[in-house]
Amino acid sequence: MRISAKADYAVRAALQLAAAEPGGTVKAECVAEAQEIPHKFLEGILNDMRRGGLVASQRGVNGGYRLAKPTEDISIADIIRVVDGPLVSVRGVRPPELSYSGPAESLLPLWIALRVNVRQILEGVSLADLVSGRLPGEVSLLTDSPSAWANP
Amino acid sequence: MRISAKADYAVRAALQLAAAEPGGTVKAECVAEAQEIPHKFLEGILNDMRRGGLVASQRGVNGGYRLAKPTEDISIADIIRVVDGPLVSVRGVRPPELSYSGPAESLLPLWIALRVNVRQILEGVSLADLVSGRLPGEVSLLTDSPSAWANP
DNA sequence: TAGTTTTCCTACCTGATTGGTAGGGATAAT
DNA sequence: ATTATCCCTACCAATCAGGTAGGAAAACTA
Repeated sequence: MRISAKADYAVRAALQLAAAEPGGTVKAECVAEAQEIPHKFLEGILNDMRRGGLVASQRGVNGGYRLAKPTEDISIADIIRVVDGPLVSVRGVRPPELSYSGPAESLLPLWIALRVNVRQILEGVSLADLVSGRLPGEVSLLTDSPSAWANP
Repeated sequence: MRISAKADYAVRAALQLAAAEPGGTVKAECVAEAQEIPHKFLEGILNDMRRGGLVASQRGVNGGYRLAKPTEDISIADIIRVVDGPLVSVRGVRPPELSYSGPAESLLPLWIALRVNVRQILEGVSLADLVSGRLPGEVSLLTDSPSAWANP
């Protein structure tokens, strides 16, 4: 269960746009510098996000990127799906397409439950939540225990 | 967020062992056949699980594999960690080792929350739960809604 | 002791994915 | 016309995923 560099970069770039003045545009180069992301690599990611309808772009001298929707209307799940495809997969296929037999039969509901859980977090948190630093209650509850921060 | 073939196979193999007569051993070949897993590939996985202390093996004529612990004491998280390493990582590193700056600062708590959530599911379900077909209440609750089974 | 059956170990392989880089074309403003 | 920016295509090296092959080591059986 790994979050790819692409997804991580995409979210950080989106946050950088979200934090900028509303209405204004930000150059890819600036985002790259602010978040220490390789510039050309980031360009590709921003392009994916544009095709996915998350950001809008402007070419030319005072060009750059801006979010295509209000920050509250873009969830982290939206971003990850746009750059990396389905949130959760097993052997590359999405849980509902799986089929198990014998003692493994109830493995399917387990993967489904896992996916629901991941969705709840990633769909439930918006760019607005992150830039404000206030995660939704049920999410920030999860980070309370010290064990949440410990490696096993 | 993908579950690898290795992890999927490992859990299914463990379930097959869990479903066998307690005390008896099962040959890799039988597990492979029952779950349609490539035999030699499975051998490697069972070996990982042996080194990880999850299964025990016996060579020779009536040899095979059996679980090294009671089925209630082996969680799905245990299995995945043994074959694939850390449950959740971002760009290959575990969340607590990350550091973000500027508007991305509260991204870290988000990944932490995500990891806690994944842990709750995968550490909270044992082989015993799966072979009995009864998932813990809080897990099976998640699979109730029809939307849980729908692709986005 | 010889033979059989199983696990165990090492090495290898192919294709896809990840995380980039390079160079230049299209477009918008000055 | 120039400049600044996005946009597009192609390429690349390293790693990983998923799997195969062959045989050595151990345990039992006759």
